[in-house]
Amino acid sequence: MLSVDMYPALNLGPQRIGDFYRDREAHAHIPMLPPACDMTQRMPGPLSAPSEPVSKPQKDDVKMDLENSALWKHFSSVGTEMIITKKGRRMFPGLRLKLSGLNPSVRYILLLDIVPVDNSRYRFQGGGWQVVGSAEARLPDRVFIHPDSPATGAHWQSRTISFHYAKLTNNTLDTQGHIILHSLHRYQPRIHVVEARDVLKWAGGQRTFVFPETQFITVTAYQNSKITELKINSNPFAKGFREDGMNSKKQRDARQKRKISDLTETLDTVNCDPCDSTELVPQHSANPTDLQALGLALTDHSAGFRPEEASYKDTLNPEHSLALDQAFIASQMSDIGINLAGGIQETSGTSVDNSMIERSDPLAEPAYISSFAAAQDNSSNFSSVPQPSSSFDSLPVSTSSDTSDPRPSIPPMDYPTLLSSSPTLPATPSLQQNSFTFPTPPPSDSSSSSPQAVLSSSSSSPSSNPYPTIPETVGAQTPTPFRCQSVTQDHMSTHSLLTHSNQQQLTEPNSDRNNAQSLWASAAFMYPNVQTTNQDLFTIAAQPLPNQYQPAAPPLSRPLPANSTPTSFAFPSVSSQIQSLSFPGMSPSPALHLPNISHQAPAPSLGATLPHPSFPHPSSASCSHPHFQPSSCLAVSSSLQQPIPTSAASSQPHALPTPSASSSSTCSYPPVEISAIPPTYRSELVLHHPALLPQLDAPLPSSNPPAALYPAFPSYPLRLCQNPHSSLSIPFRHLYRQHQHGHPHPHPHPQGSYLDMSTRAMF
DNA sequence: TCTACTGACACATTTGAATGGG
DNA sequence: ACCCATTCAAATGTGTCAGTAG
Repeated sequence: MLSVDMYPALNLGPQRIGDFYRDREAHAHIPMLPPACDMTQRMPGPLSAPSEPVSKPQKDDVKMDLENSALWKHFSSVGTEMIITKKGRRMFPGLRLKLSGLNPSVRYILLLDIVPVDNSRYRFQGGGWQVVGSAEARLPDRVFIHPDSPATGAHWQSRTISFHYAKLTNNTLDTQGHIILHSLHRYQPRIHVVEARDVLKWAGGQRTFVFPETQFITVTAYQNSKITELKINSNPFAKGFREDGMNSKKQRDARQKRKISDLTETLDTVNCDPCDSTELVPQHSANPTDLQALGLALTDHSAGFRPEEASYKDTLNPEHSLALDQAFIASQMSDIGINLAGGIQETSGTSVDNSMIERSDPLAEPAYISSFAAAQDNSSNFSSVPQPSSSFDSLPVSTSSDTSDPRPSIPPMDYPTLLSSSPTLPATPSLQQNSFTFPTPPPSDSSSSSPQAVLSSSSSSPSSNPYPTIPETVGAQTPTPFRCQSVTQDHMSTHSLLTHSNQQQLTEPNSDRNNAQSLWASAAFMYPNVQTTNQDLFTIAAQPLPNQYQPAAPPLSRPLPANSTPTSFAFPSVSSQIQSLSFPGMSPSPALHLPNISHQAPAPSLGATLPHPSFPHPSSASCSHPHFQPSSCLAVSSSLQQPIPTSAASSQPHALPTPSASSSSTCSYPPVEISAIPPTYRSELVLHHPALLPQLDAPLPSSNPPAALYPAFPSYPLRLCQNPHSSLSIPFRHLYRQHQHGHPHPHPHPQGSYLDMSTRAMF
């Protein structure tokens, strides 16, 4: 609610960040380009982009680290897959972040959105992912707002930030605010840090952080068995499926056998056939354990049938279990070319299980220490392809012994080293190889009374805390008084902000791309024809009071494209105070009309705005091993996120590697195509929380932004919907901004029904 | 027939209420 | 009466698998 207006700013449009990869130091992403490494010097085109106050990047030192970068890279080395279900599925690994450089006294909002990496649909074939066609029409973008938002910089910096509550769904009609994605598509999560001074006012810039290693392909069922194994061994919720779990393959087989045996016995009893039951009945009927053993024997040919072993297996002590896990994990790691030996040895004598499994947290991924340096082959599942020359030739380039998959189109893990290959990225020390360790959980974590908090973990004591920081982020609802106020004020500010932002956006000529070389934007690459303009979207200060709405600003110089893509934003939680708020007299389903929120321009000519496909691919060498790919974070000031000039793009290797280039990398995914994201991007902005509805809706002054402000561009009514799941432990406020195709005002009342989401017939 | 998706299933974890002891 | 620890059950998060639809 804080500022719906800011949302548009987030709608940067698809960015070709998939192949971006910027090395960084082990513990420090370099979200924001160091002042010393002024990208502008490397960015083609005008360097004066940030000259304008509104878009002027803040030269603060906001940094965001991906705490569980190592885990992400492990998955990425195999090809991260994310299950999406109709009801919504959490991401694993989750995004665990550390923020620094924020103004402790200023409030910030953290947002998560997930954008397509390319315009392709994938299929898992021959042990790798291949492009099998073009992507489906992009679904409405939804943004997940961290439950703590807004919170002060001190708050964000004092703990690990987790977005584990975010869920992914393939239900295009999802009404729970989950992030809607297409199956078998490749996506890239983005984290936005939006300054919300005075709760309602956008007083600063927006920072967008992208961690290439967090790319993933959505699936409804795991395709790559290695991913399954990694998940089982990393996610506590899947513990039951581990080797020693009761739901393991062996155990399941045993149960299956047992069932068969029972059935057989029954049949035998009924049939009175002594011949068939004589040997079987005594074993399984007498002792279930024996049955399991039988099952194990049947499934494990190498072991043979040993009832005592079976029972022992069932009662494995922790140490034994750990040993098994270690062996298992080691085998798995070897499969993916990751040498866990170091990590295992570092786990305080416990085992990988401790570091990688036991400490794993559904919310907080295991903070095992991995050394990518030891990685031998990250592309086990993918055929190795000729490694293009790169600045990292000297580095151990994975020549992937696993060439079983000849498909060149299935590149192994590829995190294009932005720095290495991109002239625009400064070659910082971060390029150096590094071991990935996890920041020690903030004191606040340990202070938490929750079990997880008690089990604080750190790189130094990985096994001590399975749930290091979750309590912080999860439990920290941090309901803030402001929210109540925001409820009463936001609608106004929001509207005005939106208006303003839109105007700002609209007023920005395409020529703004020339400013793409801004310091902050250097790392960000707008998707095709993204005319963004995000820079100004957040610059409009909301009026403190609803009634104080003031027309924004500058009239639109040009209309937004009708097919621009609105972005939806989900408000994860609302303080209990707000939830309890009642707004008598408010319409049950008010909607806030947010004209022209969408700022995303269509991508008619991707080639024009996107880096040319043929541009040099980042050094494969650096990409071949996660080890050489420090968890990079692409930080971009929203205000500066602009499309990269064609010329610039073409010269930006890191922006969009060519398929061939990708194939040469270790990316688990096929090369990202430089195709444009379907111009049909649609965003929704729906406010779920009931408490917010009235506020957003009602007060909207009839004198909303003059129609003139939104000339030929259809408006995107903000549809407010009462959260059907207000009982959730963490109330979610979801904002969806729905784009009305060619129908600026499909409803007599600007406030449409939330159910109108179904109107997205275009999908 | 193949591929992708769905829902039921079993297991593990998390969470909060209930209970009992100090 | 209060606090704390333990126990229990429900809710939730997992991957698996059989069935289904296109």
